[in-house]
Amino acid sequence: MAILELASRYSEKAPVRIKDISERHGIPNRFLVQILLQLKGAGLVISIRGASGGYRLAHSPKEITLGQVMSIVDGHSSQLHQNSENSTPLSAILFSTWTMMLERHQSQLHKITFADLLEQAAGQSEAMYYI
Amino acid sequence: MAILELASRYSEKAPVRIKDISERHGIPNRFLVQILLQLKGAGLVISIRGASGGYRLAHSPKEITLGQVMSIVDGHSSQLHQNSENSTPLSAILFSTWTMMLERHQSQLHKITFADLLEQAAGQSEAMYYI
DNA sequence: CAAAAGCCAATTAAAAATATCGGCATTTCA
DNA sequence: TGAAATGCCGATATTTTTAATTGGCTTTTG
Repeated sequence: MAILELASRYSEKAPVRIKDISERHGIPNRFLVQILLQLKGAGLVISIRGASGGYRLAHSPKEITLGQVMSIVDGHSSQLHQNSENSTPLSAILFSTWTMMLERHQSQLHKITFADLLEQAAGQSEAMYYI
Repeated sequence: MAILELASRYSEKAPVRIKDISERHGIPNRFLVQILLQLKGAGLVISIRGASGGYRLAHSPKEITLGQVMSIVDGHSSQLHQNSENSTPLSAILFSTWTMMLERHQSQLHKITFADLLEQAAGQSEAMYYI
């Protein structure tokens, strides 16, 4: 949500404050901080400190994908570890199949940019006028 | 794993005991019971009670997919619930996109039967001979 | 220099996944 | 016919993961 919000305000000159995002989407401020720090660590966003500081996307929404964000925020835990004991021939097959499916899913997520999502959002609100 | 094990022994006349599966794959017996009961409830396996009882697949491995099993075992928790409060236009887009991706992934899982997995396992062990 | 931001590390709480327990029910077979 | 080998059931406990909170620091602006 944070990245999507930042993407939607990519053209604004002033950085977006955490408080702003957290209030708008009902996300605890202190929780959002941690997530933004991760995203910043991965180079997806940049921060401006001090009063009138805030966050900003490091690249255009066209260059940031859902897959990127997910792998940053999910990242660590999603590398399921094959336990070398307890591994039977059958479990090995299951494991490799599962891994392949995950990779496919992730590659799909890498095809969706935040520009795509914004475009979709624009389409949605446009559709509203016809009702 | 339980279904895969049952699938691999589909042609055996005698039912497979829980204890057998749990020992072979290092799965706690009492835990496996609960899973098999769910699978039985969904009609995927049948059970034979009493001494020399056990479990058996209710259908051919060709007719059981990974998707089916996952939706039974995962089922309840995977229906992520859109919180009607805290939902902004942007979060609605994210939600619908995420749901779509999940559905795609699940439909992929529905294309993989346990017969496919067994075939793959056969291919694997065959490949071993060449080493 | 005070107010408004963001930064950081540690801890806590809540939720979900995994596992355990006690005791009952059914079937086989010696 | 009764003891052993199973599966059945509901409740509880433990572990892991995810989400949230806390305390206190640093940077920048006006």
